[in-house]
Amino acid sequence: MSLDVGARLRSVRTTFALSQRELARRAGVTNGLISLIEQNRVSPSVSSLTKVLDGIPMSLAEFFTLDLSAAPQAFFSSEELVERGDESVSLRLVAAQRPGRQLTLLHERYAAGAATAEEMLTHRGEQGGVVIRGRIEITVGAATRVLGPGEAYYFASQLPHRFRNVGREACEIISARTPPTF
Amino acid sequence: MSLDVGARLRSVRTTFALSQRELARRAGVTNGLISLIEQNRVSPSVSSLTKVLDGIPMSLAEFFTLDLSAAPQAFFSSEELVERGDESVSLRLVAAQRPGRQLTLLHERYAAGAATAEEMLTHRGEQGGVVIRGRIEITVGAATRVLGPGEAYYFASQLPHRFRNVGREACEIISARTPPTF
DNA sequence: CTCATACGTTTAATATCCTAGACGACAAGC
DNA sequence: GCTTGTCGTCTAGGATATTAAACGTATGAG
Repeated sequence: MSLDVGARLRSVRTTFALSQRELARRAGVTNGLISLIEQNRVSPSVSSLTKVLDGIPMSLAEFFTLDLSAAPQAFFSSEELVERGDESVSLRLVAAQRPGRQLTLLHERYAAGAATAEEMLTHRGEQGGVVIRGRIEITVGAATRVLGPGEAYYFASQLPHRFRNVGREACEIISARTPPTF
Repeated sequence: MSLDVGARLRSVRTTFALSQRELARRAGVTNGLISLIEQNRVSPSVSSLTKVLDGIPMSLAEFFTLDLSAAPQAFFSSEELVERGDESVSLRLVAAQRPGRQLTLLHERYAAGAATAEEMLTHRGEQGGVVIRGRIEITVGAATRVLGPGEAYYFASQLPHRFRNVGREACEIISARTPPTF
């Protein structure tokens, strides 16, 4: 972890769109102190750093746990979405699987007649989704059901499951799942 | 969080079966300083606390994260208020928040001109979503962007954020987030 | 242009931290 | 008893953090 408390504070402050003076006002310290800390010209006492972080607000634990290297992208246009799959089944990854990510968000598209696989899938984690267009037949364990727009599902991924588009038009689903933890 | 850095340090030091002098020797500080810190008669600078913890050894993040089991969920009230929904903003809970659930899946609908709140929201976890209809202005930290159908977002919920429908028609989003139980 | 406001930085004076060293208390060994 | 050792605590003084107020720059309004 970076010992650079100054850069860390500056990063946090600017991320929260605060000026040195505004943060100083909220924290009950002077703007000069914040300037000095951010330049690493002083090493703040825990008490003063606590006051500063209270103005954000953020705990010491969060502050020191922060991963500065991760400058995460927050917005994704259609072109930026990673696309996988073939003609029949495509998955657009909203947030690509990265270490630290706790969610995987997908925009799934099933062509007419398409299915995930012949056999049933089973893996760890949980998943859910909402149908936004078309109709899809979902089998989870012993149960099978056809869902239309606005309808949703949620189940533990270790239950054997399969998706199949039984309609005539393409089916689109927005889904989310927990990352594969092994 | 417990501001009692002194008790925290004493607890850690005794857990590692170190005397004040022995820890001071390893850390390159004086035993008197450790005594004063443990009595909360001074608030150590980050630099000296770092030196002390290096003698254990332990990182600042670990030190401040220690035994925070009593972490209250205080920050989630505003979020829960929004979740009830009114005329302008409605959230359909696809997967209700239950113990054990790892995902919360939402179908959000913002009427024209609707917004989550005046102030920015900030809480733990991560969240992402895909716009399926309309246009929405999303502010995350210092960045603001308008997203349309097919576009997406993903960010750590701790960053201050706000959603606002700046268009004329209703906007719908499928979103997922990690549970606020942390 | 001039004024006003906001930004981050710097400086002199003050408050606080930190060190070096001494203190009393307790225990073990001779 | 007297030593020898280690424990945590305390105090004076030098080192450092922090304040209050000024500085220089940039930007927008009249």
